[in-house]
Amino acid sequence: MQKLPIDRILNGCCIEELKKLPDGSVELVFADPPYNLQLGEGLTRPDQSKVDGVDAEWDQFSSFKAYDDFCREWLSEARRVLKKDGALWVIGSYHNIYRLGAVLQDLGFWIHNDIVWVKSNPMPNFRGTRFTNAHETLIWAAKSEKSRVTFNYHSLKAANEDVQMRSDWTLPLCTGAERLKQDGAKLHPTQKPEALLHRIITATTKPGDVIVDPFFGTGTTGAVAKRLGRHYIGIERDQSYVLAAEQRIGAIVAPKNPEELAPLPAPRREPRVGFGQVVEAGLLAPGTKLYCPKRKYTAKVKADGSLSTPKLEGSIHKVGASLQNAPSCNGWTYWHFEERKGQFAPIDSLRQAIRSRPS
Amino acid sequence: MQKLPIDRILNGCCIEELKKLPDGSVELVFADPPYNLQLGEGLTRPDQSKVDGVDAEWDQFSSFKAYDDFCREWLSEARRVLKKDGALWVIGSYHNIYRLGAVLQDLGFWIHNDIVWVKSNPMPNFRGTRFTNAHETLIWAAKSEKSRVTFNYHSLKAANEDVQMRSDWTLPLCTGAERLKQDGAKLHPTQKPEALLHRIITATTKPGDVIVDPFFGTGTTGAVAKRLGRHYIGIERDQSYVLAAEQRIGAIVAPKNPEELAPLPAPRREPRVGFGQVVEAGLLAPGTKLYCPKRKYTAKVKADGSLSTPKLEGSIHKVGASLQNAPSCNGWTYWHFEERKGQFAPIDSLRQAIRSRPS
DNA sequence: AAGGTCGTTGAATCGTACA
DNA sequence: GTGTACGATTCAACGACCT
Repeated sequence: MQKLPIDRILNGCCIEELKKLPDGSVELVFADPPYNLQLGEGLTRPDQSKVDGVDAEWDQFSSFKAYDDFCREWLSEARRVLKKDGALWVIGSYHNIYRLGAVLQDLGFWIHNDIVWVKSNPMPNFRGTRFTNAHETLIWAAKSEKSRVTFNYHSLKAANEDVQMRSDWTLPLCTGAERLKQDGAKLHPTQKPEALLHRIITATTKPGDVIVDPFFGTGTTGAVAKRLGRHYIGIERDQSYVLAAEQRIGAIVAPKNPEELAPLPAPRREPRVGFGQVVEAGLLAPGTKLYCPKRKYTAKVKADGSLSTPKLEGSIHKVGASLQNAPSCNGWTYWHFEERKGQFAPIDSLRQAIRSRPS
Repeated sequence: MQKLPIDRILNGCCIEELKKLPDGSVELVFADPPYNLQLGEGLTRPDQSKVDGVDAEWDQFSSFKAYDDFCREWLSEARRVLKKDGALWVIGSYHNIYRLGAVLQDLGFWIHNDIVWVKSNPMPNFRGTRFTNAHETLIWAAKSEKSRVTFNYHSLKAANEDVQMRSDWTLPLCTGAERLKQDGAKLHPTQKPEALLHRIITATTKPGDVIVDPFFGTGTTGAVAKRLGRHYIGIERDQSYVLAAEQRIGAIVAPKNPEELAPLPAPRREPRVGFGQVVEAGLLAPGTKLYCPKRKYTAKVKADGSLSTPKLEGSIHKVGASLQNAPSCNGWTYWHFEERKGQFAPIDSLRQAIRSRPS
C-alpha cells in the first residue's frame, strides 16, 4: 500500500489520483466540483458592461447523465478513501446540487445536514427575471449511516454566543485582498472564501486530521487546513492553479498549538424587513387605507406589498416621495394606519412587531 | 375532457386524482410532498415485498428507488397538467429534496431558482450531534426551458425596500393561532405558514390563476389562494384533513376589489411612445444636440425622429448601441439633452411628459 | 485625517412584442 | 413559426481618487 502523500498537491485528474490513494485512509473529503452551469450567450449589466461568467471547459457536460456518471465515479472513490468514521462535504448550486445529493445518497453516504451559505454580497439578477441567486448549498454527509463522525459541538456552541450553530451561514464572497489575482484579473473563477472552509474544518475535523480536496483549485482548503493544524491532500489538473496554490500555502505558517484554535462565530445578518412581510404576516389586510401624518394623503395597501393611489403605484417609500414631490421618503414613518377608532400609528410599529417575533 | 374542479378538494391519492385533470390546464403546482417514506415504517419496496433490514445498503438503495418512482409518477402528472408557461414549486428538506430536484430535472422541468426558507424559530437539535436544522429548501421550476413563467418582479421589489427579492427568505414557523389544533394537539405535523404561500403566490401567479396542490394537507395553499383571488384545486387522501381544510377555507372571504390584487405593472406595460412623437410634439427641435451620459458622444435630432452623427444614422437605440460597440442600448436612458445651461436630463423624461399628457 | 464620489466586480442556466 | 426591433435591467463591498 502506498504512503499517503500528505500536504501535497497532486497534479492530475481527480478520479485517477483518488484511485491511487489507499482505502480508509483519510478523515474528511471537501469537494467543490464543477457546477455544470450551461450558461447562455454573454450577459451584460444594465450599464452595458459584460459579466465575466464561468465559461471554463471543465464546467461543461453534455447531459445530466454525463454529469451524474462523473459524480458517481469521483464520489465512489472519495468514499473508498474515507475512514470508517470519515465524512464528506460538497458544495454546489441548484444547477448541480440535486444531482450530487441524489448520487451520494445512492452510494450510501448518510446526510447529517445540508448547510446554506447565504451570501451577504451576491451578484444581482441583472434582467429582473428571477430572485437574486444569493446562496449556495453544502451537504455534510458521513461515509455511512453507522459512521460516528467528528462534530465539535461544544466549541461551536461556545464560539457562537452559547447557542447552537445553525444550518444557515451568512458569509461574504471571496473578494478584495483574499482573492488571488493575475495581471489584475481573477486567477480562478470560483475561489471560495477561507471563512467557509474555516468553519467546516473546525466543526468537523480534529487537529492532525487529513483532508482530501479533489478539486483543489487555488488551494483554499489547503491554506485553511494548514493554518488550523490539519493535513491536506489536494488534487488539481490545471498546473497553473497548482503553482498558485503551492505558493499560497507555502506562505502560511502552521500553528504551534492547533488545539487552541477556535471556530469562527456565526454572525447572523439582521434580515431586511420589507413592507411585503407586514402584509404577508396578515398585520395589514389588502385594501387597508394608510394616511400621511397630516391625513392629507391616503393610499391603499395592495396584496403584493405595494401601495396604490388613484394616480400612483409603488413601494411605501416611492409613493410617499411622489405625493410630497420629495426626492425620497421613509415610508415606515410617513404612512400611518388606524389602529383603533381615531388612533393612528406609523406602520413602522408593525415592522417592529415582525422583528420581535418568536425567535 | 373533464371540467376543471375549481376551488374544490379532491379526496384521494395524488397520482390518481392528478390523472383525472386535463392536459395543460393550470398555471401553478405547489407541492409539499411527504418524505417519511424512507424511514422504515410503512416502507414497501417497489415489488411490495417486506423490508427485512438485513442488507442495509441494498435496503437503502431500494427505499430511495421507491421514493424516486413515487416522485417521478406524481411529478410527471403535475407536468402534464401544467399549461405551457406553467410552473411548479416543491418544498422539502435534505431527506427528500435531492431526490425531488434530480427527478424534476430529469423530467424536463427547468429550475429558475432554489429558495431557502430560513426559519427564524427552528427546533433546536436536542442531542447536540448536528447543526440546528434551521431551513427548508424550495425549488421553483418552469414546465420547460421555453416556458415564459409569471414573475411579478416589480411587486417583489416594491415589497422589499425597493431592492430585488433574494433567494433566502426568513420567516417564522407556523405557530400560535394560525396552527390548526384538535383537542390541543396539532392537527397536521408539517403545516406550512401562510406567509410562505403568500409570497409564492404573489410572486409567481396572477389573480384568477389556478393552483393545484397535490398534497393539500390542512389547505394552506387553498386558504392563501382564496384570500389572494386565485383558484385552487386540492388533492388530499386523508379525509380528516379534507374536512379541516374545507372548514378553514370556508371561513375566508374572497376579496372584493381586484385592483388590490393586481401585481405592480412593469413600466414597459405603459403605452409605447416612439422618439418620433417627442419630436412631433415639439419637445425637441430638429437639430438639437443630444449627449451620452459622459458627454463623450453627441448626435443630432432629425426631423423624422431619427438621430445622426457624422458617421451614423438610425434610431436612438441603434446609434447608441453602435457608438458604444454594444449589442443593444436603451436610447431613452442613454441620450441626454441640455435642459438648462449645464443641466442635462435623459430624453426618457420627455417620453414621460408625453405619457402623462391629458389625452 | 476623515469622509464622499466614482468605478469595478462577483458560480448566471437573466426578453418580448410585433410584423 | 421566425426574424427584427424595441428597450428593460443591479446590490454590496472594496479600492482609487478627490475634497
